[in-house]
Amino acid sequence: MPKHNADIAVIFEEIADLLEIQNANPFRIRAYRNAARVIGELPNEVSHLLEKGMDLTQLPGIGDDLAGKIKEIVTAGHCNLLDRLHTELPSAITELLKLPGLGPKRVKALYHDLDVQTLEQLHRAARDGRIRALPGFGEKIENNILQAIEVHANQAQRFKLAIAAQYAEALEKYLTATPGIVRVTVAGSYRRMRETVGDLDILVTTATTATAREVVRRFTRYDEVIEILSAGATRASVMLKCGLQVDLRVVREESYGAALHYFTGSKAHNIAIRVLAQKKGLKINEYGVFREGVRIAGESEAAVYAAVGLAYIPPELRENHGEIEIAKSGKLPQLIERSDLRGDLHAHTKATDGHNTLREMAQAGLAQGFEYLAITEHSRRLTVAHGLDTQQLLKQCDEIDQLNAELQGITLLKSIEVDILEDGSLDLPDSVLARLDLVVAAVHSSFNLSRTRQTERIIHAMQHPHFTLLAHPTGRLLQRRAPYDVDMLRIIREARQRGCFLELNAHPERLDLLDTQCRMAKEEGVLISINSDAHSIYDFANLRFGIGQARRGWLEKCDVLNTRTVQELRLLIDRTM
DNA sequence: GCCGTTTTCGGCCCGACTGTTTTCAGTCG
Repeated sequence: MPKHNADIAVIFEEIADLLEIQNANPFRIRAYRNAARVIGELPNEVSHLLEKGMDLTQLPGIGDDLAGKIKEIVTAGHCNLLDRLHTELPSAITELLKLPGLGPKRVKALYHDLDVQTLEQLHRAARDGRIRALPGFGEKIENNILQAIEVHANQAQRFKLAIAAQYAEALEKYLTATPGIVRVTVAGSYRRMRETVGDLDILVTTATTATAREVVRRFTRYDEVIEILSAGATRASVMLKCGLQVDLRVVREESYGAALHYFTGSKAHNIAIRVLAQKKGLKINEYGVFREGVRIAGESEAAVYAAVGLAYIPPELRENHGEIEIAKSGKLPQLIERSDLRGDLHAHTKATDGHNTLREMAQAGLAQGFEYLAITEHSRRLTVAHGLDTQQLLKQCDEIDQLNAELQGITLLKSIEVDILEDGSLDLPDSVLARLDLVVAAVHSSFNLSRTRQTERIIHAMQHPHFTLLAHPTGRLLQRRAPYDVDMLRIIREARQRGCFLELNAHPERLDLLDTQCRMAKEEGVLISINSDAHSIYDFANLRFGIGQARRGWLEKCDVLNTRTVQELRLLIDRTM
């Protein structure tokens, strides 16, 4: 059976876990964890790279040994090292490591002294009071283990960015009201605009150290807090009622930049920056950059980067995906901003499953600063959304023409979100598609076709003479539906050939294209349209999440279709027709 | 196990909080 990147990453993570319990060389362990991350984040399947004869040692952190193990996993379907480790330690034991408070040392002791291998056995040992008797353990740890097992049963999960944003903004506002604080910044993966976040990391700066304790106290008394996980002089962790963990860190204002850098991550990026600093004889911690104990920077992130000889790297790029090397050469992209968008090419009205009229959507679009807004109802096939047939669409076209004659400052574009049928044909006749300004097309059915058939289906649709833009290209719904299996590189290259475009759908549940695929499209020279997929006038606010995703995909203003004026847009679209 | 205009061998990010201990190991981010 062929192994996917995620499978390889899981195997390397398990090897790292087991090696850690065996007290192996920590740097060897890190090499496996690092490799798991590198492989897990690759945009292309390793099995395909191998077929093309790529040398895997070209990948960062992959040497001869790990390249060999990857090949072994892809071709043989398993890894000898892991098989051997399983003869020495039970595989269920790695589950124990996932409990907060249990690391390799304690898991090892529990296994050796109490023969605890599973969560079940751990639960029993804790209830029987056998854990507190172990050297280095005690009553508190035993209680914490009992609690952790209960929480684990409820599965702490990641939160969609838009949901986390609601909690983050409320908490930010609450903390800002603390007397004596200078500023509150939400850092972590939230600031890096990851599509989901595991927790919130909040940085507070104060003018005096004395205020720090007051901030921690106010934080732990926040109304939504259900449990205080830890609380010290300068940091604290709490669990909110909704199950979201929030970590707080308080530093003096002079350390703002260093602390923000440290607290924003990613971990891989931070480690790489610190290694770079080390080579220059510098030390970076959350308080600043130091040379032989003397502080030389730390007040701003820009100063931290400058100290190690780098241009400022925007948070969305901080994944150790090559941004550091490019920052050295000063050739970082000038990332797209919300204000660069001149329009939106995907929106619905009451005519199908939207909530507002054409006029209301136009006015809301104008308020967003748009010069144009494409009205893209569903087509007849999508009956659940009351998709339009030919007559209904032609009627809407007339209404748009009339409204456009009256509107000032914004143009409604006649369009459709037409279904791509299973055979790759479009759900409406050419004659009506020809009347539109542009044709947005999307897959809404038959998600489970084979990779080849799904890819052929979409490519066939793209070859249609009126096709303009592929909406939500992978079809995934965050935490609900996996992306359908397609060869995205082939689709992107077809788009390049045809001169058509791909969407980055900004809906918080979609964020589709994915960040790595945006970068792929950019490298292949295919323009992306960042669209709201608005079903009401309020949904335009979601564009900020699309912008975040686009920035994570290294997109600049010039890489985005709807930064163009309406005239430029029409020229680009005409080229596809 | 990886990696190299300091190195092919000897390095590998850094500090806060907890709980069990009487000075620190383990865990976490």
